[in-house]
Amino acid sequence: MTTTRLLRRMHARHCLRLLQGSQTLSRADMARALGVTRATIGYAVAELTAAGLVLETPSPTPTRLGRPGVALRLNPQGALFIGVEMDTRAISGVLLDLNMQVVARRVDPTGAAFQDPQAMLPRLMAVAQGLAAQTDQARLIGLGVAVPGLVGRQGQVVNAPLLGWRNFALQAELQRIAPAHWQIDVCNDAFAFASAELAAESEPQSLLMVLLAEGVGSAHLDAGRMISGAHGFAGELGHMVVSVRGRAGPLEAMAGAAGFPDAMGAGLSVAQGVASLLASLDTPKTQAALDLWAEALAIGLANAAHLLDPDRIVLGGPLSALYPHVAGTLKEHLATLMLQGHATPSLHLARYGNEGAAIGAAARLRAGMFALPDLGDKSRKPAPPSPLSPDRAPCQTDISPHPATLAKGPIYDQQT
Amino acid sequence: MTTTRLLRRMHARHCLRLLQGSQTLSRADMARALGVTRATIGYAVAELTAAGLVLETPSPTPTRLGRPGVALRLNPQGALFIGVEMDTRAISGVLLDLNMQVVARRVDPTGAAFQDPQAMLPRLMAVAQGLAAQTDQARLIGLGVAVPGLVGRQGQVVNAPLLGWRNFALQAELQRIAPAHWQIDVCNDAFAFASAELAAESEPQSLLMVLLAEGVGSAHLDAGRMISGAHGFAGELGHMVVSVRGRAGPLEAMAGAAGFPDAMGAGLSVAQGVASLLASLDTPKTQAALDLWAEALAIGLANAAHLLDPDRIVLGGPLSALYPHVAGTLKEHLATLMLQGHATPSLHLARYGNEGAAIGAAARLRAGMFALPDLGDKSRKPAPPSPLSPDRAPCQTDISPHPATLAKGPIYDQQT
DNA sequence: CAATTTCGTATTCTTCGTAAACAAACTCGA
DNA sequence: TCGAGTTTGTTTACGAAGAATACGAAATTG
Repeated sequence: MTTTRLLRRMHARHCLRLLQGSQTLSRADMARALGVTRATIGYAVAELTAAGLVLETPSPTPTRLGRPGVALRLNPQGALFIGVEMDTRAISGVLLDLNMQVVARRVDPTGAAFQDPQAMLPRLMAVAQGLAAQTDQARLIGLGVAVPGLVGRQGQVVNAPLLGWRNFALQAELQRIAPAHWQIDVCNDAFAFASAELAAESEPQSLLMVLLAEGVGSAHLDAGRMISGAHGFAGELGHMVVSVRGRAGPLEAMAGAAGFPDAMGAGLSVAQGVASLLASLDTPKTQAALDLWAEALAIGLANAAHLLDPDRIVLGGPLSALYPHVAGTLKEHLATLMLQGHATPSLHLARYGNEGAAIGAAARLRAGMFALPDLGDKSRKPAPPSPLSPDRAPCQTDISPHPATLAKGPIYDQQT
Repeated sequence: MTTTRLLRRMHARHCLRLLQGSQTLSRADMARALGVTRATIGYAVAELTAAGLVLETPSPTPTRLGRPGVALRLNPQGALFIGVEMDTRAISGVLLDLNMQVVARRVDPTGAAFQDPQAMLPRLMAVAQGLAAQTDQARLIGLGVAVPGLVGRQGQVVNAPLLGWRNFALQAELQRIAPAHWQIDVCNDAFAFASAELAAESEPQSLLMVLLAEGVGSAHLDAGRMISGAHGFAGELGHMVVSVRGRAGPLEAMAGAAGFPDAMGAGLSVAQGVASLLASLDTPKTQAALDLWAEALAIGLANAAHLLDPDRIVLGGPLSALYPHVAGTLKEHLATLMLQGHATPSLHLARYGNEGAAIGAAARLRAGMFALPDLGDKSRKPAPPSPLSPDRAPCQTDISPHPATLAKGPIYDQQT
């Protein structure tokens, strides 16, 4: 297989990226942006339209001198992606299109955590198949799954204390039972959340995503690239040891759900606890708890920001609903802690609320459609035939070490 | 300028990378490794030998069946790089070759810190020119400078408290006064140190470099890529707030030179303080100080490791000489703190001792010789003519915010 | 309506990678 | 010792991709 073929592919991908950034462009626009001839773009666009990824729209370009270019845009239905979030209480799936729009949803309320992962597989696939049924199979790229816990580079769940899973090769299992042409990707929920945020921006960002749920997870994008670490375990901000008002411990214990022991009753979901907190906002007790929470969170964020220097910090997860009520305090704490000429990152709420993880899981597959072909990639031996095939799933490789964590229920450890 | 030209260039770079990894390869070896024809490699190698970057060596390949391939290797003298470290007490420069060997050294003992950066420029250039004089000008790629402090993406020194510099556009100044064909790169000293470590490895690593000097700096490589952050300020591990034995504060205050207040007398260099500590290793006082130091450092490292999941942690800087005497304790602490199934990163001393920053500053330029041409790069307009030109300096862009730090001497702030 | 500008495509040319062929250099076995 | 077999590096013919140029189409401007 010739290498020159990759040039075409590269130009096509560049065109897709440009179209993702601006709604509508003419061939000439893209030629100027990429510094190649209009003819070259013509070929690339022809391939993309043939693949159904790009459409010509009648939308007229703003009136200028000369012959108007024909406006091109992404075909939202050109490629579709299923994203599923494995939560403690439900399996929630979305069907995402090329424009990051949710086309369909589907939820299976599992009710409780701690179920054997093997037993959950069919239910996960049922959600995915339900979504897949609503679309053209040929346009369906694959299935992304977000799991709360440590996920290795090959999509194996190394340790998910909230689910009670250990050493479960979820991605491999799914690859086995899913339709062969589906691309499968399993990743950490914070990674997924960050991927959603990244996909929504056209500029490559440097951002820190913090997922405030029962635990505190994080994911970091540097110049638009996910930092995954040697084993894929990067982003365990919750296990950072911090000291707040003399009490030292993991951030999770103070800034996670455990930081509100009174509100988070046994058997209650985090969302319910947050609701009760929001209902009692004017009580001194809640205020005191929120103050402490903000302080702990600020220390954790400042520590991470010194290390990573993000542009923006994005808060997600159920607890992030509390953020608007401590925004002032939190920003103040953060600014105080960030001395040293370090620019203080801005704080935001996650763009996608509850669905962030599911959308992000799908967005990771979507990113593959825009990835430039890696010319040094040795994996091009199978020679992907259609231009509709994404370039490498964003997460791979490596082995899994031994886990050792406290969970509150039965543990399903598949390592024997 | 044609895009197809980039293919040749890419193949050439791939060949260089392969040769960097293994000492000697034949054309056929490289063809197999890259999955292209021997003919293609033949052309690429011809270009590289013409550029003087690759040599045929008489070294016989281990006897095998068939005609033996001619062994190719990098020409160490094919490209040379100057690296300079700006320290509080000296300007130390090295001349580095393609094989990461130091060909020449040159030091200007400035004696004391806090000198006007404008006054230091000629002395820096004198060191560089002295090294440049010892080599073929045409083979000299450029000058890299490592500075202890915050350095922006355009090589501007935003805040270097140890030098008393603020907002000094060092890279721009050097570009103005240095020979036009020199590539100039200014970066943080920890970044430089990490670059040296990276260049010495053939595999892309995920490592955390920690520079233990007066302050505590760090740099992180994820899959072989430097994490620089939004403004280039990533890696301020020293400003992470940690709590050790009930005392909370920035890591720097406990794990930096300030962690040994008794040994680090006024006017003494950190190296001298370390020497006195090493001389009094058997005193209980020193032991207690070392214990506390190890504990503080372990907490900082564990926090960073949870966030970044590095394979290896590499310790450098003068204080790292103390590491062998606390290695056991430190590793133990670290293993204890790294629960959660997170693989505990291994600990190492930096490969290059005192010269690490200078070597690394040069290594950053060297990395440009092996960088794959960015096919999406718009900066290819000037159309680099010779295959000897490196691809993009590793550090660029962005603006500088306001600094605010305590320094012990005069401040030279160029922002007015 | 003519001149001008810009767009998209068609044509021709150059460059590059591949496949196939070939000579060179070496090992192995008779 | 010598020929068969193998591997290497280069050469030649061919196909594929981008660039340069040209050309017709479609709009604005005067």
